[in-house]
Amino acid sequence: MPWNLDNDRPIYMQLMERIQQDIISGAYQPGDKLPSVRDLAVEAAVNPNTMQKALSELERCGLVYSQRTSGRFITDDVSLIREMRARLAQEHILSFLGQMHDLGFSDADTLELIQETLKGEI
Amino acid sequence: MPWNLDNDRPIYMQLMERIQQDIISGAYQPGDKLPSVRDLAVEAAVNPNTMQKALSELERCGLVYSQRTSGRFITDDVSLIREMRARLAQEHILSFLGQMHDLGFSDADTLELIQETLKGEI
DNA sequence: GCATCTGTACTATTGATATAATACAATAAT
DNA sequence: ATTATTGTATTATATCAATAGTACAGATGC
Repeated sequence: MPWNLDNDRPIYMQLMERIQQDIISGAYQPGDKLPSVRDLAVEAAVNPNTMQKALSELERCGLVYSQRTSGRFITDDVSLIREMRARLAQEHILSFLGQMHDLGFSDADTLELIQETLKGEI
Repeated sequence: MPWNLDNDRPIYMQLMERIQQDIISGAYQPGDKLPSVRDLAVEAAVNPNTMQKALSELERCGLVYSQRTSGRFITDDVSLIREMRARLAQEHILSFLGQMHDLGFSDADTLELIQETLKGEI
């Protein structure tokens, strides 16, 4: 699973979002031990410092916590994860509808376009 | 109409996208004369060089063209604008569905969530 | 005990972005 | 004709992101 980083946004943010998604989608389970900073950095083909920054940021959100010498772990707060999932989904929806609106598509237009897209992908 | 720039991505890109949207949504009509680089920079509260870079990039896409001393104009190629609108819409849809999928929502889930969101906003 | 692994901290360097301050040539406006 | 406006180009500076390299303290595994 490649990390698919692009150069348009700070890499540490993309790392954050990627790990956040893995937590929220269940790829990482609550309480799971994360690979070490160094291993994650190798896996993402990124400098350890950059990965360190991403993980520190995730710690500020409460999604992971670190134990000084034994490693980093996913939070056990299941409701935090659930709420974050719902919040992110809402943010994506509103941002998406806003973008489409900026292109001149009404909400009804947008809904129709999505349905067409999904039909064509079966 | 504030330009609503954030610090998470290069400003010149955000300027590009904003102007591109104004062209595609019809706020700027084909053949319209754009304000000067300097005026646009003032309006966006941005350095003239940054605005210049954004406009140069838009020129590479063919959305605007410049006449050395009389100013910059929106392309007259209506079909180019139309195609770009459709392309951007598709890109937004696919990217959005991808993001929702990464959060663990199926296409059906996503469609349902959007409909709920729209219901709640009437 | 000793080597290894952990997170963390620090310095230095490079490249990109944004800004500031000019400058110039060609046209438009007066 | 003169002035103002246009896009464009240049140089310099400051900041941030990313990288490289190194170091240290506290556990863990043997």
